[in-house]
Amino acid sequence: MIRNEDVLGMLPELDRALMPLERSQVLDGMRVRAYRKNEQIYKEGDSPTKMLCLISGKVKIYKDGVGGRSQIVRVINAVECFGYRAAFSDENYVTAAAAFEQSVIASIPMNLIFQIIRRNPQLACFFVRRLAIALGRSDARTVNLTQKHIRGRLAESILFLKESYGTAQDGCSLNACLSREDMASLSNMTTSNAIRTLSLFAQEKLISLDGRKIKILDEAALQKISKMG
Amino acid sequence: MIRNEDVLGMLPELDRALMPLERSQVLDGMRVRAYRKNEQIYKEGDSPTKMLCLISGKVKIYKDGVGGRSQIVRVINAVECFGYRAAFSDENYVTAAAAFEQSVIASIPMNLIFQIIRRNPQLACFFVRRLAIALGRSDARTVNLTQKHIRGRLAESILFLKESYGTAQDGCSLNACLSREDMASLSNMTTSNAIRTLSLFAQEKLISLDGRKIKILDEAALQKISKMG
DNA sequence: ACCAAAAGATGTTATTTAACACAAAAAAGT
DNA sequence: ACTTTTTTGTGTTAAATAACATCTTTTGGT
Repeated sequence: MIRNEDVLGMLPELDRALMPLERSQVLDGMRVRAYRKNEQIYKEGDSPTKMLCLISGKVKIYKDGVGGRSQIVRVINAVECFGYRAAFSDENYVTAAAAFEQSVIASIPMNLIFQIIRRNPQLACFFVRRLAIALGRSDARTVNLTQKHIRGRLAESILFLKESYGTAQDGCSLNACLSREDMASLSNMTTSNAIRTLSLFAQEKLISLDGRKIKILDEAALQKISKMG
Repeated sequence: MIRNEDVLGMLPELDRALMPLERSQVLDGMRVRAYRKNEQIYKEGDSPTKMLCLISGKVKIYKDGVGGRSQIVRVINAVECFGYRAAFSDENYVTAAAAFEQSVIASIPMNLIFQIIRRNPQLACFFVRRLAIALGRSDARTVNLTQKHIRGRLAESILFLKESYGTAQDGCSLNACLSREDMASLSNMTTSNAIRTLSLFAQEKLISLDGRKIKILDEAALQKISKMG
């Protein structure tokens, strides 16, 4: 069982920003719960009353678009905060979040965050920085998903997963094991095309496949395919 | 000629956040200059040393993607700050900015902003809010541009321009007069298809065209087309 | 006022990708 | 262990859109 104290220890950037009183308020308001694989954490339209911190596991942030087709806009890796954007812009969630795999998530009331942030510029700067990074990535993603062809988008997604979740000790087996459907919503294509293109990449010895496990065999070639579009 | 003092008056949200000393530092460091139509303000890779405030005119933030194809990721309307994201995430610009039309832009050194923000949570919260809004829009844009078909994307862009820049007194002539090429990079399509689809919309009496001037005739129908994809 | 260059318009073709159909394999429930 | 459901894999067809070619109109420069 994880204690609230431990959670803050895993978030040094956040922890350092807090004054002793604020810290104890945060510890006091914090709740921790586990989510099963594929369980939804919040959905579009929900009111963002809590900020979330992924303690362990993997999470996707996605939007259900035209015809229920789902598009993953961002992925979260432990230990990282998420689910605070909508609260700061005073909207309901415009995205949904779900666990790729069994995950443990801490939550802190946004009320408390608002209260602290009003007097604590360090905490505010923490969010400025996180949001600025996310916005840059989102803009890059917009262009990648719209301008690249299928092969480019899939290559990009594979590299994106490596960057986001890293690899096993061998340095090439992706830690993230997504379903073909999730690979498709990450790459903006149909599931059929994700399956087909993954097979092609495997045939071309760019990757190897073992169920959902993806091993990168020729990263330079993937980079090139991703870059060329 | 505009005085620095006037600029702050046009940015009440920013102005209110500043203490008297900070305010005078900002006024002192502020520079104002005019940009010609289509002039570039910054480009990808530039170092973000200044925050910018659009005093008058219209600005596009865009990325040059695969094969030099340009994609507008966001548009700026007067009076609004921009060009600060990259500085906050400690990167060089990953986008470029250019003036749609003759524009006047004030700049404030980011150094100064960093210095103030360290002690002034109100200013930090100003940026948190702006970034949170921009990130929500960017995520929505990703899905709109990737999942909708040409007609849906163009309808969406027309409504987006209305929302961003408003209309003339008649309530339906868009204030923004973009080239067909800009309409295309806003809607993620080729210039030919932007021209063609605009003509179709005009034939269908959804809009009327007079050179670059777009008049919305049937907003409900555009909403529907945009929503259906 | 003239010329050159850029922007706008339109038709045709080729390519890309989604949609569909179906089969095999794997996973989950009973 | 069996059935049902979900996921994965593959081929085919149809639709959407980019690419290209050509022409006209407009704009900007001198």
